[in-house]
Amino acid sequence: MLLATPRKPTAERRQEIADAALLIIGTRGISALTVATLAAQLGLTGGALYRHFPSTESILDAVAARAEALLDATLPPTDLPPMLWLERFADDRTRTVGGHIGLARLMLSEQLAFALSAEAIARLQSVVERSRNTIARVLAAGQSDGSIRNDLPAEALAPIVMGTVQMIAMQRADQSLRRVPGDPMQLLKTLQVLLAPPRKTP
Amino acid sequence: MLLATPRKPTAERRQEIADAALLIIGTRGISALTVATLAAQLGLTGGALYRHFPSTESILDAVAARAEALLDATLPPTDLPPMLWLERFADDRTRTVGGHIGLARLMLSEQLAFALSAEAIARLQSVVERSRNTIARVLAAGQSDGSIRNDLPAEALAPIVMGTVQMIAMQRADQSLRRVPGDPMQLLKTLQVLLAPPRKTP
DNA sequence: TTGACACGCAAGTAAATGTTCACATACTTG
DNA sequence: CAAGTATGTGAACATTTACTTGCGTGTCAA
Repeated sequence: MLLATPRKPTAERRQEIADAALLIIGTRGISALTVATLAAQLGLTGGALYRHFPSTESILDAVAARAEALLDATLPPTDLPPMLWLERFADDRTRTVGGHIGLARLMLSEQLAFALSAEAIARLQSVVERSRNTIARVLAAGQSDGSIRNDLPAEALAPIVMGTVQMIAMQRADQSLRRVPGDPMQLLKTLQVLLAPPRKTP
Repeated sequence: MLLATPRKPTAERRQEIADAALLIIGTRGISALTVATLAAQLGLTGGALYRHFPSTESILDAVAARAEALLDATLPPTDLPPMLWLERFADDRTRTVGGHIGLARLMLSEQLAFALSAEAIARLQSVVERSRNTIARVLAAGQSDGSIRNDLPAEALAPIVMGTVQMIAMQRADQSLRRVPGDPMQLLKTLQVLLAPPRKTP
């Protein structure tokens, strides 16, 4: 018979599979992620997946690794000026999460052990921690050089930054799939004003 | 035979079933919500559920309605002073969401159609919208009476409030199930300082 | 006392899931 | 160009799991 399916080397396929899994998790939920749906998403049959992964659990591990890589890539170099760092981070991260809603769902699943293996959970937890710590460090640096208000501890500001970034990401995700409420980056501008050192009342 | 199971009227059982379903969604994910697990959670058998609901889909509808009721109950009377309103709202909502992690998961699922019926999705969407609108209205009121900074539009501040509240809720949920990072309400204090009118630099 | 109601128990039906395997085809390497 | 290796198909599989129904039994209220 004639194979209409393009064949690809394992290295490439593994990545494709992880991305497809992330897409399914994002659009249909993690409970919809099965051998059948995943294969269909890729235009393959179920058996083909076992050429690249030994089991479905290992696929989920690969998904977690992919998520980790995607999210870590949104942490700009820390030698940037703090305000600019925040701007770049917010833009990169919200763009990434907004484009892969599965990431948001995985980050939430991380809160509790689900279908994910201990290894996968550890991966996702480490990303969150790393993000929060980096943000706090950058905020502290900004407080030192005077670009960020210093009347509040950096550790207290960090979660607010994360919460806002998550909101922007949601808005982005909504925007690319639904109604369009407004400009996501306006939220960032607002956050920047809030973080700026207080100025004399006009 | 002797029935060890306490019998309860349908009205009461329906509520219990919805709460149990919410608990399962929170602790084990929506994919773990089945007739078997739900009945076991209640100390009943699967068939008993059909005395109170015609199908599993209708149970999910009831869950959505319950979630709506729980969340709406966290909106304080709007005639309170704005800053106090925010405080009460943050406390109530984070306590509620922190205690029913299923709520957080439902709110996220709401972003996309899952196992939920169109009716259930509409319910959850309306709660989110109502919350955001109420927050914006309260913020605007605070800007009018001078208790909240007016150098930023209320519509821009509202999502930041929501994001922070969500962060506090997560922290609360984590706290009641895991390690304890810090005091959740410190985040609220921080937010209040950010929202306060800018004061003269010391 | 009687009827409606809540539940247990057991079974049936149906579907879906992860996995394997023999076979076919493409790609690569010598 | 020949041969071996890698990738994919298709069909099964064994198992699990799900939702739903019916009948008997005990309880509670009228």
